[in-house]
Amino acid sequence: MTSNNPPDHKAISALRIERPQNLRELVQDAMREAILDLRFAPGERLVERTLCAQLGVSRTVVREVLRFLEAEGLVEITPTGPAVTRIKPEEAEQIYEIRMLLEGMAAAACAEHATRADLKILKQAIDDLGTARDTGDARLSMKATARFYQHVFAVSQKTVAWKVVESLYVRINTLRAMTIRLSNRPTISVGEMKRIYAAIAAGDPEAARAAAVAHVQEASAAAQRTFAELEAAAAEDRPLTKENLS
Amino acid sequence: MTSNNPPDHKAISALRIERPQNLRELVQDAMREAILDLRFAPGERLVERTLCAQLGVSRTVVREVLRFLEAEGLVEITPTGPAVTRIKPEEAEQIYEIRMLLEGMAAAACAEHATRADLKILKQAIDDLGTARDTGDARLSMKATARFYQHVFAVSQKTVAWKVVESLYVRINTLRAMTIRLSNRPTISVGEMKRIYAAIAAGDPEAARAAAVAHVQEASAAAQRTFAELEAAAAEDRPLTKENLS
DNA sequence: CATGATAGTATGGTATACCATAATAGAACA
DNA sequence: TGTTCTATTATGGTATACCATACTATCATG
Repeated sequence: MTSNNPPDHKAISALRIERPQNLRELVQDAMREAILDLRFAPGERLVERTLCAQLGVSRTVVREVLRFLEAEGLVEITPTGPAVTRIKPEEAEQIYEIRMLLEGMAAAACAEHATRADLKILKQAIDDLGTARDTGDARLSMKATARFYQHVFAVSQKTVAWKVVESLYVRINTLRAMTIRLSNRPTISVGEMKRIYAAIAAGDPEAARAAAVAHVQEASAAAQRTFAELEAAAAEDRPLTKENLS
Repeated sequence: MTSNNPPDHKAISALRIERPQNLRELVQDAMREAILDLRFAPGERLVERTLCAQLGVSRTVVREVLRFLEAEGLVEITPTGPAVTRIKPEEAEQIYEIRMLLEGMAAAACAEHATRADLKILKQAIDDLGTARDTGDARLSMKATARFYQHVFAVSQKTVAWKVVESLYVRINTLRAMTIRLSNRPTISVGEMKRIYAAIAAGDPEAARAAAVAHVQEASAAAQRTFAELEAAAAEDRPLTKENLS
């Protein structure tokens, strides 16, 4: 019963063992999430030994993670040590500008290439976004949005651009979280996302691009409003910190 | 002789002490340069203890640097450990596509905002590029080019986009270095760079954008040729490694 | 009260030790 | 000769120790 056929590569892939995440990976995920959730405020010092105690790991792991987050732009090294990056208005504006270019490009390409199966996945993400919006669940809104865009970039085969956009997202996500805290105002417009989806479904690249750009423009305007509110608060001598954000 | 004037902030800034680079920073620079110079080939395993011996530092420093380079995309973690990232043709294509958008945008904005002093700096970089080209010095060519672009992005106040483009550059720089090795063919066209400069100097944003895009398109075509040559070499069962690249 | 000196503590930078797992080499066996 | 087993070495993951410097609190002095 010996067979001369080469091994079935699909069968071998199905047997592939998923390696458990090591401590470094776990801490990386935890730290990124904590920063995005504003559990560490922008500008807050990240003291290694304190993080060790909070996370229950050694300084080695903490330091390696800080290096990674530093390269990602979530953490900056100040003269007194690592701190959560503080995003400036000019930087945020630039980030939205780049997103307009890249998301517009991806939406247009997606409109050209999406299959029925793709549209189904995109629709599901939009529906999930609507549900999350109705229940006021900001975290789920963000996840549904990310899922939508991740798929748009995947369909249009622009994985590198997605990596770039994703890294820009994490840098402005603290700003979005602050917007929500300040105003209890959602930062994701379901209507705009629906317009992007509709243009993609209609196979209209230019409409998809325009809808994606308009959506980012609106997000940019919301961010400017947040900065204005932050400045007003600072001028009243009550800067917003981690404590008074909750 | 006591003065009631507040301290002169400019004078204080002039006294600011420049901190010496720590080991980690030094190793980071050294490793990045070594990767870009093809002293480590794409795909080559980066064994920590070997790097420690070569660099004369402890594993702590090496590991932290690897984390940073990993986040930058220069290093990937394989199941057997860290290795220099191997760039695929589809990725390179996407990188050039993003560069077209971002460099086009920056060139157009630079054409709108450049002062006489800016043009002088840009011209100097172009002249230096010409000199480096004439003397066949590829490293100086790359440096002059980087200086040109860094200033274009600075004038157009797109520092975030420059950070993105810079990180994309380091990922394709190994490809450029390979192109030079394979063909002794320069990858930077002085003529194209001059056209970008001329359009900026003429204050013509659309011409600047078009010239910048054309330049990236030419670089992309050169990269595809390099990949074709790498594939041909592999098909002849003589894959290009660090040894036979020199 | 302001300033300077001193001691103690906190913190980042770096090296080293320990451990688990993977990889390799060599020996034994069919 | 090919396969299996065992011992050894290599390697990454993680913790801990040590050191230099920065920061803070306290005390002494003018």
